[in-house]
Order: sequence, then C-alpha cells, then structure tokens
Amino acid sequence: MPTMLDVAKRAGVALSTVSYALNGTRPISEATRQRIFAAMDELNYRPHALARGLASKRSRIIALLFPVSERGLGFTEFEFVASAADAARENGYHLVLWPSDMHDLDELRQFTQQGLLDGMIVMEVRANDERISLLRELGFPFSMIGRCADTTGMGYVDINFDQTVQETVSYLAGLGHTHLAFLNQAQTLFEEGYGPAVRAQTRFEQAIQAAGLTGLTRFCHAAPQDGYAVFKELLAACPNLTALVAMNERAVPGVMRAITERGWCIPDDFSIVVIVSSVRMAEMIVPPLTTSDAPAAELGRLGVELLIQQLEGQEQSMPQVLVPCHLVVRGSSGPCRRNQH
Amino acid sequence: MPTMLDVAKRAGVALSTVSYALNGTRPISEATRQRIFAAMDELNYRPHALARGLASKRSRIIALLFPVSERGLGFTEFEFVASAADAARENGYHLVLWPSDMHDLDELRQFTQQGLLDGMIVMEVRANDERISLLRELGFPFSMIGRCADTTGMGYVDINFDQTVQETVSYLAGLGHTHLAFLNQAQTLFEEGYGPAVRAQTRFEQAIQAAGLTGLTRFCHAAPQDGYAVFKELLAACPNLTALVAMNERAVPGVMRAITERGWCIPDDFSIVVIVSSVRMAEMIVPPLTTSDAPAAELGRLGVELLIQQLEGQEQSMPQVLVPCHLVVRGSSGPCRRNQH
DNA sequence: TGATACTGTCGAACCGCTTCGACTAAGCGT
DNA sequence: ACGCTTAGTCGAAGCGGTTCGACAGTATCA
Repeated sequence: MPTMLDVAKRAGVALSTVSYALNGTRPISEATRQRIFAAMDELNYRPHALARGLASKRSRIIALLFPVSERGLGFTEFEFVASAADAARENGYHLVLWPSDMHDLDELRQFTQQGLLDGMIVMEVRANDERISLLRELGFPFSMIGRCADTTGMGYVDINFDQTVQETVSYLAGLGHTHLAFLNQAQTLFEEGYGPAVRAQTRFEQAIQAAGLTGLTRFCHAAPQDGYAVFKELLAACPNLTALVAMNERAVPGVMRAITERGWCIPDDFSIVVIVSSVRMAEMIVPPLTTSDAPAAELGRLGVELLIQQLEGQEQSMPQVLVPCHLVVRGSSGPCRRNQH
Repeated sequence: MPTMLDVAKRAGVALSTVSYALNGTRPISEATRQRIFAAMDELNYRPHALARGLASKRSRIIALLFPVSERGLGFTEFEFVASAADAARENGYHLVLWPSDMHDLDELRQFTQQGLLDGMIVMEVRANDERISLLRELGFPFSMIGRCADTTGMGYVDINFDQTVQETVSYLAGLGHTHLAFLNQAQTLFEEGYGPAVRAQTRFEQAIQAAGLTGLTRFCHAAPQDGYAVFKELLAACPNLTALVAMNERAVPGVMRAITERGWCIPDDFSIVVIVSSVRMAEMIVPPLTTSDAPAAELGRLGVELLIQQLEGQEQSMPQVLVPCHLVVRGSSGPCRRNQH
C-alpha cells in the first residue's frame, strides 16, 4: 500500500502539502493539486483510516448500541439497523454494531474510552436510562432512538406515539367501535419506563376518554401463547369488545387463534390494528393485518444523521424529532357487524 | 485520557515495558507487572484502539458485508447479523456493518484498502461471486456465509441443504404424501447461482427420484401475491398435490390463502413445510408452521470465528462447515386425509 | 517605497502505541 | 573463574497521517 509520502515524492511536494490537498485544509495552487491527485491515481493511493483517525482524533466510526432485548428484535429493529448502516456509509462513517446488556455500564464506559468511536447511537432507551446518564457524564457524543425522561440538550428521534395511537383510536371509533382494548407489551418493560409501552398506553387512555369510549388495557409478553391467554381474559372481562389495538406483534397470532376458536371472523366480528408494526409483519398473516407501520428506516437514518450533525456541526442545536407511524388499512379491521348481546 | 506514557511514569518504568506487560509480548517480572497494573487501575487507563491498530497493523475490526438483497432480509439474516456481532465482541473484535451493492467492486476494493479492517465476512455468496474473486486476488482475509463454486482454500459456513431437503422430503413421504411440490425463490436468484436456491432444488429432485415420488418445482418471488399465483398454477398442473416444501417464507401466506379459498384445511387437506425458516416466522402464522429452522445464530457465529481463526491462526487450515437445519413439526403438516380422486 | 497581508509550500512535532536491538545482571555448565 | 544463555528492562524508530509555525513570494495600500 502506498503512503502519503509516496504520493508526495511522486508529485514532487512535501508530505504535508499532500495532506492539505486531500483535506482542503489549506489553499493549494491548482497546478500542484493536479499533480498530487494524478500521483494518487497512479499509485492507487487510499488514506489509511487508522492513521488518519489517530492523528486527527476523529475516527469516523460510530457505534449502534443494540440491546439484547427481552422483547426480541423484530423487523422494525432490523430495518433501522440496516438503514442506520446505510446512512452512516453515505455520510462517510463506519457503523459498528455493539450488542450490549443494558445494564453493564462498565463495558459501556470502556467502549467509549477506547478512542475508537466518535460517538454512538443508543436504541431502546428507557425513561431513566443509566446508559444515557453515563454518556452524559462522560461527555461522550450520542444520539437516541427513543428518549429518556429528561431530554434537555440531547438529540433524539422517536416515534410519535401520540399521533399513532390517536389516529388508530379515531379510525376504529369512526368504524363504530365503542369498546376497545389496548394490548401493550410486557409489564416489566412498562415498569422499566420503556418509552413505547408508557407513551402509547397513556395516549390510549386519553384518546378513549376524549372520545367517550370504553377502553381496557393489558400487558402481554411477546409470545402467541400469552396473547391467547391475555385476550381470552380480556373478552371475559368485557364481552362487548369489538376491536383491539395491539402494540405487540408477536402476541397477535395468539389473539387471532382465540378469536377463531370463538367462531368469530376477522374483521366482521372483530377488528385488530397492530401499531408500531411493519408491512412485512402485516403480509405474513391471513388476513393481512391493518397496521400502523413504524417508520423504521427513517428512525435509523435520523438517528445517525443527528449524531453526525452533532459531531460535525458548528451550531449546538440538538434536534428532537418525532416521526409518525403510518396507518395502512388491510384485512383485519372494518366496521363491526357482530351482534352485540 | 491517560496514555501509556502516563502509566509508565507512574509505575516508574519505560513505556515499552508497559506495552510488554499489557500484551505479554516479553517476560516481565511479577513485581513490575503489579506496579504497572496498579498504575493502570489508578489512572483508569484504556489502550487506544486506533494507536494500537496503527502500530500493530491489526485493527481488530472486521466487517460484515451485507447486501441489499432483492429478497429482502428476514429474521434469519437478522439473527445472524446479531450473533455475528456477539461473536465478534466475545473475541475482542469490532464488527462493522457494511451494506453494499453486490456488484460495486470498486467500493469493495477501496473498503479493503483503507487499512481499517483485518478481514471480512461475506454473506449471500453466489456461485461465481465477483466479490470473492476480488478478495482472493487482493489477498484480503475473508470468510463466507454460504459458498461459491470453487471453494478450495477458503473458509466457509453454509447450511446443509442436502440434509435439510432430504429430511423434509423423507418426513413428508413418511406421512404418505406422494405428490410434492417445491417452492423455490425467485428465478433470477437461481440463475445468478444463489446457493440455497440451486442446492435445495437439486437435492429436492434427487430426493423425489430416490423415493419414487412425484415432484414439481416452481420459482416464486418473495411476496404473498406471487405465492398465491404460483401455487394456483401448481395445483392446476398437478391436482394430486398434497404437500409443499417451501423455501420462500414470504410467499407462504399467499399459498395459504389459495388453500383456504379452495376450501381446504391445513394440515388435513394439505401440508406445508417451510425450510430455512425460523421459529419466529413459524409462530407468526395460524396454524403454526412446520418449519426446518435455519441455524442462523450458528452461521453468524461460525462465520466470525472462522475469520478470526484465519486472522490469528498459525495453522493454515480453512474450515468448511455445513450446519443442518432443524425440522420442527407444528401445525401445518400431517398425514394427508383429503380424498384423492 | 516600505510596511502589511495573503497565498502556497515546507519541515518538524506529534497522535499513542508496537517492536526491534541493545544492555544489565543473574544463572549455568565446565 | 569464564564465557554463554536467559530474564527483565530501556530507548528509539517506526506506523501513516494532521497540524502548527515559519518562510518566500506576490499583491495591496498608504
């Protein structure tokens, strides 16, 4: 591999001049610049990333901290890992994937002190997330996908749960449903202050009240069996239920089984809308689900861009962005025609 | 951040001695070692990854080259991205995600010449994969998940398609099915020499013949609509069909719809086994699918370990590993009870 | 016409670490 | 007692860049 010195010699200039030409750090005459770039071409020169990083103290490497969540990762998460990688690349950064226990702060600290990273993106942020506190304390640059309780001065992208839930409830109300249930994620997540679980539920309750409807909420593990059990209990508690807002993709097949066993038909006897879901998920099911799709790709991209902006930006604005989910009506929802007792 | 020099001063030794103590490169007396480690502790010292990489010419960074596949990525792919990241971390490496067009060799070349990477893992390898040829030519260390036509001297992990297909066909034959169909992936993939598509189909034909059964094969895009269309055509071509081996998860919902529309019931009238799939996928469907699960986590892990072994190994053995899929019988398959005309 | 300010370039220091050659002192066979 | 290893340590030369201060040369302006 040729080095900068090789290029300099071949172009008949000093090593530093090559550096200036490459980075535009100082003015270089057109003639010299041309000679230098020609030399680079001929030698097929590529700047050495590590050397550059060491000298400049900017590695152009960022990390995506992704937790081995109890919930398990779904399409949504995957999609934004992928789009984060895309976005990083487009901006000339490298994205390293860092699987990490949410609570192992020591490893996190070490990771930031290795001098490898310019910054990182934290996903699955909790209301009082120790990781965020630590990063703040260390003064280490980061952005969040999701957000914690006190977000002053921090950049984040999150789903607009208010909009998502409101739109969904309004949609169902518009179809004539009056007794709705909300299937949340696991209770432990809720109690940990996991944003989606907390915010969506809060908004559900508000929306129900504002519309003068009846609403029940339940926690549920990310498993069909639990969906089945919880849903049966829901129906027992409120036989008039005609629609379900689920924020728990993985439990949905269980719910559907319970409905089928009851001899009901979707959507005629019961409507389901899955929020913070994905097209991929929706198409996997028969009938295809009405979903409010998470803007996964956008979240990933924005998370990266926010961070990079922070790393390179002159201005100290910390953008805080909420992205709406997109409601797509498919086969699992419609006006309720079931005879109500 | 403290540097090695700080540690050396505090411990009263030379900088190089600290390096030796840290890496075990040369013998250090126990007393000195203790002083050095104590100093490190007190200073909360962490070696600087970039500096270390620059000096040693080993960055301990590897990349996972992941293509923006036409097929779209599924749970399987995600799972091995995640497990690759895990494995890398456990071995003290960093994993960077490199989304890349399969055919942009220039970018690939540049990527390898940046001096950032020790090696990389290539996934979704084609029979005659230009990327592999390039890497070979450059002498750049890599391992494959999947494999190309000529694998001499290269390390790879792949799914054992022979075993997977054979086991599945035997299972269905054992249930009394005599007319089977194989739902492959898209034809373009097959023609590009995409390993799974080619190998599974070849083996299907062999297995059918060996068992004296009737078998049809069809290509199908990764979309429910196409699954629906292709399956209807299949039934028209062979009304006696009682079972389907699908290597195309995403088309399956379409197939199921076609079956339902026909008034058939799964598994009594028709059996489906989805191969190279996942538990997650299986549970998403009602009835839960009988699947042969891809050993996704193992593939990811092995891909990384193979590469690292190659990077660190003294011996030049290039392991080539085939991992079997695991057949799990669930609700979509059983003995055929449909009246055959 | 001399002080002033750029423009374009160079040399050298430095980023934080690895690694090589050299040196000292102790251990060993003879 | 003498050379010969070997264990333990040091200093210095890189690794391949960035960046600072200096400086020659030309342009600018009073």
